[in-house]
Amino acid sequence: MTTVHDVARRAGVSIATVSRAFGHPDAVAAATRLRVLTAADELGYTPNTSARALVRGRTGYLGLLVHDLANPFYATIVKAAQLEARRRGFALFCADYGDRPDEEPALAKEMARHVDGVLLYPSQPADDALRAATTDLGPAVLIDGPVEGVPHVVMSTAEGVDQAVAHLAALGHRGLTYLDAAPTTMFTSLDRRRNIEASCARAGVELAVVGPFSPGFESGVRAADLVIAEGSTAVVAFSDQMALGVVRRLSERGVRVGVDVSVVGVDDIWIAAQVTPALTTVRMPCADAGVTATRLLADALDPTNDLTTSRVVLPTELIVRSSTGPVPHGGTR
Amino acid sequence: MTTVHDVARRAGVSIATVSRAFGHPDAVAAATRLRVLTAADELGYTPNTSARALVRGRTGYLGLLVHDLANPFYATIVKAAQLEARRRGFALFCADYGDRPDEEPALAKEMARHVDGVLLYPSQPADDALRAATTDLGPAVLIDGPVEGVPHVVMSTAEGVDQAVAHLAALGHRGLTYLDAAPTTMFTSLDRRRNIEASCARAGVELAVVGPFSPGFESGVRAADLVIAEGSTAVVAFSDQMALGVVRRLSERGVRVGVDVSVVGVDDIWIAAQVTPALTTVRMPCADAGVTATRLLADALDPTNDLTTSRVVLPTELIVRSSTGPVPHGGTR
DNA sequence: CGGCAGACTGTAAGCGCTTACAGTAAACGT
DNA sequence: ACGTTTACTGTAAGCGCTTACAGTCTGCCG
Repeated sequence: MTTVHDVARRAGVSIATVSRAFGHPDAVAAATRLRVLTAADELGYTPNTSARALVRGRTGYLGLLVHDLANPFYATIVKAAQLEARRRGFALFCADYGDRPDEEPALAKEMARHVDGVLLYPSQPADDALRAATTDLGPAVLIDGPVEGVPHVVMSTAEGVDQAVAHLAALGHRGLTYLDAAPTTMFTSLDRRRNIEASCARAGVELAVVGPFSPGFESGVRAADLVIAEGSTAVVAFSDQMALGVVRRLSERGVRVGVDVSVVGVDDIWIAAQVTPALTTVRMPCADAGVTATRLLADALDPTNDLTTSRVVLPTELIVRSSTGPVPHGGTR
Repeated sequence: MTTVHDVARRAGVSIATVSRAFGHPDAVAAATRLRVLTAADELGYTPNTSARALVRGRTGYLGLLVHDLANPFYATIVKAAQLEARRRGFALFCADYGDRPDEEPALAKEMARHVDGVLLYPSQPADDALRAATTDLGPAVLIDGPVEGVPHVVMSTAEGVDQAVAHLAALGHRGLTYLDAAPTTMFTSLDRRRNIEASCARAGVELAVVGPFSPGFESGVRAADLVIAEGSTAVVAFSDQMALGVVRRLSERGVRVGVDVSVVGVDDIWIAAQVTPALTTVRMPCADAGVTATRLLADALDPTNDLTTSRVVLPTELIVRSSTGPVPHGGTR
């Protein structure tokens, strides 16, 4: 391993100059800088990150902790965050707590030891416990965890859900069935349910809630039969995966999706646009959330600007495709 | 920030003892250890990772560089690698080079600066350039990059593809059309094509190759019409996404998938099992690859065991579902 | 009872880097 | 000509930690 000393010797300067040539290039004369950089290049020198971090008190690392790295929803956040972090001169640690949400605080704390700041997609609703947990985490930004006093970015399903309900109402649907997810696995389901209740009330649409389900495809398959039994003309599912399950089962049972029954999902996952009929869904700005959260964190870490704790709400949007259509004649709900 | 000094003072010991209480717990008397640990706990002390890394010469970090973090194929690798890394006491950096494969070497090198070892899913075929690039990366393990002299784990499509061809042959298909991907975007396509050629030759199945395509859904849609025009009875696609596109278009044009035409994909992505008809596909052991690669790297980093450069080949497997069936009467190919 | 092994603990020297401070030399103004 | 600014470079003091080495103390053997 080559060090500043090696480079200094070869370039005929002191180690301070070598350090400066890398850290504050215009604090050293152009000729000297060139000499140092050449020497460094020839020696294959690169500053030791640990040493630099030690003296600077900043690692240049960010951490990102989500529920499930393999889930496209989170993966999209991760990808975006990673890119934005790099753009801002940070490297990004990634981890997920998977099916062990109870380990989330410990994992977050462990992660916080290594980094300048943490991006956290919390497993639990935005309650006091979360607020408490984030305080001894150092700089942190929450995604979809609207905790007062902690900077956060939330993807607001309110708009999208409202648009969905309005869309269905405009198509003549007088009622809809909402397929709920269990708040234990998906804490955002609480908000979403409240959103849909409000939207339905506003639009004068009768709401039936079934569930809670786990947010997967199989749940949708199962729910479809309940929907048929209820005689619903419209379904809004917690996730696209559920919606896809509904579509699949409905089709199997001879119900024409988009004609006899309208189905709306949430997330706009890749396949939603590809199936037949293409799924009407609420698009979640995952990439935007990843970028924004990273930006917030980087800004909070930048000593030059001391802003108050910030809060960004990213709106969602309904993407209308073929799985929704006018209410059929004689439909009751 | 609390340091060893703070803890030492509070526990009434020297900083060396504090350090030992954390680093080599049984090198200090039980009573002392307890005193130190209690003091540390009360002070909320946790060893500074940069300082530790500096003196130890090891960061305890691993890096993982893939093509696209948001792609479920890579995301699965990432998730598995991340878990395994944690299990072995490492934290994992994640990054992708996305649509800029030319930046891969630079990114890898940058990443290597921060970590003890790098896991790399290369963008380019396993050629001399890659071998050269990996040499000045420090410890590295390649995934799907079978470079001699560098430890690597490859997911061998050979078995799966061979099983697929044998499966189709057993169903009476005398020929098949292979939907190829462009090697520029997917370097594994070279191998896969060679595999399928060999398998077809072995099984006495006539092979027609069309393409190259980009490996997405739309390509499959486009390819489907070519397949119909050729009068093929069987199709093997480079990826599930392509296969799904084929299925979609075939169905649209009234061709019954699994009856008139059999379709096989590769990857076994989540949706493959859910569509109708469920897709017969070659399952890729992504999670296993992630775990194995991490294990290889961790082992290579462990000074206690000095093994030679290792190579692990993970077999693939055909998952038969409903998109493949007996050749229809009167089929020519 | 002296001496020595064994079990702990403390002292101090760095790991490679950054940066405050001091020093030197050239350039400038008067 | 001289002080003073300006531009650069060097010296040295750590950042917080680990660890070789040296010390201290106890227990035990001869």
